[in-house]
Amino acid sequence: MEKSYPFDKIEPKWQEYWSKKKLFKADIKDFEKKFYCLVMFPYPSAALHVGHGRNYIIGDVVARYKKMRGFNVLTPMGWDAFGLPAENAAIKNKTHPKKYTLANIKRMKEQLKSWGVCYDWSCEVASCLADYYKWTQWIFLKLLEKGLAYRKKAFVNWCSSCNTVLANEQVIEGKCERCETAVSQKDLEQWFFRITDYAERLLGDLKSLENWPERVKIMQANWIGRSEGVRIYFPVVGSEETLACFTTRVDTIFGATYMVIAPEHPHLEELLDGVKEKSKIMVAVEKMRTESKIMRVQADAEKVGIFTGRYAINPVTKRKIPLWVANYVLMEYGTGAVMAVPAHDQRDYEFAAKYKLPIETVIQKSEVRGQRSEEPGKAYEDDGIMVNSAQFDGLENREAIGKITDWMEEKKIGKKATEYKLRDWLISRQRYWGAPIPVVYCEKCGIVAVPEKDLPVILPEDVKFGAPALGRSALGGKGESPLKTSKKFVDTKCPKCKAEARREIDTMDTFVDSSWYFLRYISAKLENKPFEKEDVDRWLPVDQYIGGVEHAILHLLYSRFIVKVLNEMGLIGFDEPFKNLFTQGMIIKNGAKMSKSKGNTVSPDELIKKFGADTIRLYTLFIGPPEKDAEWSDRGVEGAYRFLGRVWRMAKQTTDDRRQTTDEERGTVNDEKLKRKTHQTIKKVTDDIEKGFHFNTSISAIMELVNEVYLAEDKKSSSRETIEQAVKTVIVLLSPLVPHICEELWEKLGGKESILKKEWPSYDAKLVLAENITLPVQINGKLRSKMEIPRGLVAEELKEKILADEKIKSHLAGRDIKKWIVVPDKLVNIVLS
RNA sequence: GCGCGGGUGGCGGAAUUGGUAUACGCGCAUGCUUGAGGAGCAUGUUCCGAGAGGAUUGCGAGUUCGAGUCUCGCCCCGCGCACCA
Repeated sequence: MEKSYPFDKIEPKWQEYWSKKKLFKADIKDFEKKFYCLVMFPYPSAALHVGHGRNYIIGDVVARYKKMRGFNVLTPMGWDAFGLPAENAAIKNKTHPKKYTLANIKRMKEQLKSWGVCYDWSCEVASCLADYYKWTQWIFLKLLEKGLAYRKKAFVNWCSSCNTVLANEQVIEGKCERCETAVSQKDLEQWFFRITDYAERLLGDLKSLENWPERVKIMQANWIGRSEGVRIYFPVVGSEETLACFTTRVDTIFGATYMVIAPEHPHLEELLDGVKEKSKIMVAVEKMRTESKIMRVQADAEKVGIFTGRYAINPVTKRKIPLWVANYVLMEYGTGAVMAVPAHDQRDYEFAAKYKLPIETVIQKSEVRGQRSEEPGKAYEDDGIMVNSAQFDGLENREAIGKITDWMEEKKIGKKATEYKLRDWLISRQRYWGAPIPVVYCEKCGIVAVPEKDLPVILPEDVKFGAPALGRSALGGKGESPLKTSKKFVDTKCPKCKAEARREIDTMDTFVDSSWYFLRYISAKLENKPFEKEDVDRWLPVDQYIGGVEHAILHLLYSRFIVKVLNEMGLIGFDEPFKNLFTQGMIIKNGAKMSKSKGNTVSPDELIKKFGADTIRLYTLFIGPPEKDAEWSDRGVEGAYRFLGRVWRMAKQTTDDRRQTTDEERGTVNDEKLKRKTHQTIKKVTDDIEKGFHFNTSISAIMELVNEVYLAEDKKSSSRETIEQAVKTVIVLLSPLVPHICEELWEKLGGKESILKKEWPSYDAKLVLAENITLPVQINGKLRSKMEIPRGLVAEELKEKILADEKIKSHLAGRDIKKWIVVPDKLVNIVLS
């Protein structure tokens, strides 16, 4: 294809210019009009595709736009460089993860540059480098100091393929988020962060995040999953034990006909003491415990249970109710024990039906008193009137909740309680490529934190690592970290007593690395501290955070947590990291998310060679609303290219023809029209960017203006000055979106310095309004005529004019007018009787 | 199952508080230009109809002078959560 403009010459030229002139270097000390523009830092994988580009392009446009609005913009970039994929790739390619990662970083940097995406590289960070992870370890120590990092033995999610434990957040439908292997349960000693202590604040403060997408806030709220209810104590017959269970439906307590506990319940074994069949029961329980999560966690999974031989007492009916163990009860939520109300809970109903347990109705549909309210085969879960519930009979069940709660509290058989779905954050990983947990185990002193002065705990290089996923596990999948193979690393001295000791061999979840990087950017090169408090307090919260929705829960929740912890310790002065969040949609190709494994990626390198970076940028921004997913189309790219060619030719025409408009011509032109369009476009583009990054509609508005300029040129309907003004406006408005071509044209039109230094144009509000409007005239709601009338005509004049219209006259045909509906400057509707 | 988005031409998608539905782009068609191709330019392009005109925003009803937009019922698609007691 013939080039319609020399993008291959101008793009490298301006990329050099921006970097030489350090136009994106921010002055950290100048915070008067600061703007912290942050894109989620990437994982340095093999190569970027155009799907990744959307994120960086949007970030770059925002940074450029804010710069033109006079802000001191900080736009940093870094690398989320630890993690499993690098380790797996390194094993596969027989190289070291560090080498692999650094090579990828180098390559991705070049790609970003070729996109015309600019950053302040002076604050670059990479989480796998010791000068960064030193401070990740420091944050761990701070949490340890505060009791927010702790070690416990627990049933944890285990991925046998990745050979590591996973956080709850990394288990999707019972499968490993990464490799989709079914996750099993393993009883292991692990490190946790006490994020549950912050559940209430993490939930409550969502309200203050006004400029976060609603759906992200909802996702976080659901994840935290707060529910209010009552904790009820059930005595166990023939045992000292009292079993507590949590319910949100105390109103159904009189219908609790049996009780179920989780197979993992810590008191289960003691409860079974004295039960004849104990050993037989324990075999079944053991089976339930090791059952993979995927089998247990699905709503349609077969409910399996076993009777314990024990009975509990329903504290309100005083009746003996059988105690069962069942796979559908989760130890992680509530107390791990549930009062079962088969009449009003579908799960309990299914279980009761299967094992022939009694079902007792205690709530009935209000309007059909005395009738059985449940559908056959279904529990009645809706609201209604209380029955079979002693003194609470006849009450609305909603009302009864409060009354029963108060009554139980008074009688000390229950207590108000709030439960959360959120669980503590498991941060140990049995993998090599991560930040070592800075802890030492000493025979005498127990768990000892590595003193701050000894940080960083350097990740050793003489380690044998392998992934069982690739069939070459160095450790046979026993769940131990590869760091164990480095004797030099493991053997150490206890920092307290100097005796022989061994180091913690697990590394930290990479989400710990990414939960604070936005602080490090501010003080990237600082050696004695993770960040300068004074500076981060001035620059944060981040003014605009941009990234994919896939991080709606994990990364964003963890970052909020870490910031709240640091804030509470007085280390920073703010308690939310990101004031404004924008989540862009994915780029789809052939109906699927672009990914190397699916083989549907589109490489930017070739496209840039063929059409130039500006074309890719323009198309990426024009493809659709940025928050929605969009299908990539190669045809669309050509369209974007064609438009830029049109802009190029339009500007060239202007530079070629710089003569003054003659007086004679002046008499025949109507400058107002193009002037109006120019000002309307400025308003539209500005509003679109400000109110939600609607670049797609901004671009179409600019296209309209370009079409208008061509028309004006053709018909000679505008003066040279007005046309030149319109052309300049197009270039300025387009410059954040397609910076290379705009810089070049700006220079050609006489711009003395970078267009980035040009102020964003303002519009004349009067000119935004059209002088004449096409007024639709309806009769009885049907469009009958369109009339060209001056804007703002008073009602009487307007009616007169309309009645004089031939078309309207014929439609009226002398009939009576009942009513005039005049919407100023919009339309007129004549209602006939 | 629960929650959140959506459903508008052949396609991606526009439409302030209810006020000309289909902007802008892609594709397609015709013409000009060119040795041809490509590129460019011009015109047209929701559907039916030669035309006048009529129909049209997933389906059905309602409110209104007027509904893509509001209300009710239903259908379909995408996403998130999901045995959370």
